[in-house]
Amino acid sequence: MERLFGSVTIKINDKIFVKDPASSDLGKRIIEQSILMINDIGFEGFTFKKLGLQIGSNESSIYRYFENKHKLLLYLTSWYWGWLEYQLVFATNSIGDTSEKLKKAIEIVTRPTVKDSAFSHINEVLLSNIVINEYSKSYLTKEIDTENKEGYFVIYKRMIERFNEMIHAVDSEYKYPSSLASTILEGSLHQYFLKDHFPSLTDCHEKGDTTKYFTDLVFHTLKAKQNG
Amino acid sequence: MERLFGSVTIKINDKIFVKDPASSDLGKRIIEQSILMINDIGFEGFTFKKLGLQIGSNESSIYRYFENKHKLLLYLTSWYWGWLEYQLVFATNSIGDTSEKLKKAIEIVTRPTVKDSAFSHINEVLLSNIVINEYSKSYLTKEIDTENKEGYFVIYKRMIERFNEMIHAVDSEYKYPSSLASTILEGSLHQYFLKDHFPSLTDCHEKGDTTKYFTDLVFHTLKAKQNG
DNA sequence: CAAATATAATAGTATTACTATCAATATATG
DNA sequence: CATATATTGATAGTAATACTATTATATTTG
Repeated sequence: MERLFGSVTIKINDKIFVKDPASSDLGKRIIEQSILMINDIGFEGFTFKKLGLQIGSNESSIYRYFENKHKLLLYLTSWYWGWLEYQLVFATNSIGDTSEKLKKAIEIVTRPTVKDSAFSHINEVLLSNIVINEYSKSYLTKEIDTENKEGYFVIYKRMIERFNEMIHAVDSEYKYPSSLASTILEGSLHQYFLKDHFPSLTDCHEKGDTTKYFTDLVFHTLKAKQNG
Repeated sequence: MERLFGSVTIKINDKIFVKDPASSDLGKRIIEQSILMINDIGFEGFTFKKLGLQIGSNESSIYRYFENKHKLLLYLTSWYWGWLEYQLVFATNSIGDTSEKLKKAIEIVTRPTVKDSAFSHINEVLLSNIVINEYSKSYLTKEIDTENKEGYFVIYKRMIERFNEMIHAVDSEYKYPSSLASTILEGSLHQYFLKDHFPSLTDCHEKGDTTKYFTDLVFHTLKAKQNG
């Protein structure tokens, strides 16, 4: 993907980390290698001790960046949503027609992830796998309400809000724009999970199917006006 | 809900437990109290030691019923889906019209749960809360593929398959019946979660809204034939 | 070069998620 | 009714996890 200027950074709520991992070499290695490790052995099996071993650093050093692995997961998933949001805005900004805009937006968030060379230490393909397999665990906790208040989920919520608005622009009469927006984002992750582990529970097996499925669902549900 | 004969039991894959908890008094207390505890302190905070304390029994005794708390969660959630499946079949069995049948099915799985007096040691309302908050964790693991092969998710998969068939009966041309079925089941849990913790991400705030949202979504998407 | 800062090494703690052993008790059967 | 058998309870022990604390050693910067 072509960018207008070379250095875009994804801004993460600084309550999520103790020290900004983007600010140092060690921090970047923590992010880079934690993505590889969580993708490999899963979030449950992942520990700071193992990560320290892999990056040739010490457990205690990692604790100076993140309070615990839950916060690290929040960081990674926030980064992913921020990155996706950037692509979403970039790709839809110039589209005037409301239906075309929504169509493009659905495509952006439901298509398979490809590597973005702009962020060298982050493998977006593996990260999107982590989001598919682990994102729910970041909010299905007893701490959800306090963490939500702290703003740990703002980027995700803003994404949903953007869809909400695009849906409203297509059909202002539709009664469930937020629910539909949530269904697209969360449902897309779920369809990718099903494809890999419960293939009989999905019809989205080929590249592009998930996009088609949600596009079909949304545009049958909304009453698009001419030149909305 | 009225039943035809007094004792219906929900059959659970016997690989999930070491000893059938339905077969003894202690087993039933394990189920009863684990529902209260998991609902209360969450699956992460829940341990067999705490449960033993609460039911006045011993940690080691609980291990004679379940290998670990993950298996106990599989048991509880399987029971829930089995219970819901029973209601689904019972309520839709006699409906001839395919659209009416699907409509009823959507209603059954998207409406709020109410207590069923037929199973005295199980609080279905709390259990449905557990399913909303913890079900994903039972399959978002590195063991998913082996556990799926062992048949730990058969009831859930059968539910989706039933929806798949009902959708097909309404519109045999529709290309994504399994995906849509998955979206209804998984999406419904998600809408209930959002209502409690991210209210701005859903429009389903009042009783009946989730049912209306999914009914609207499904019947706009499918082309129902007259007397299908 | 000195002071400040970042990182590494080591040790230690409470809790978790079990396993093993043995005693006590309840239940079944002959 | 006695004995075998199954069930449950109590206690102890282990390896790993999820940290915290302290001190030592680099590295940066003023």
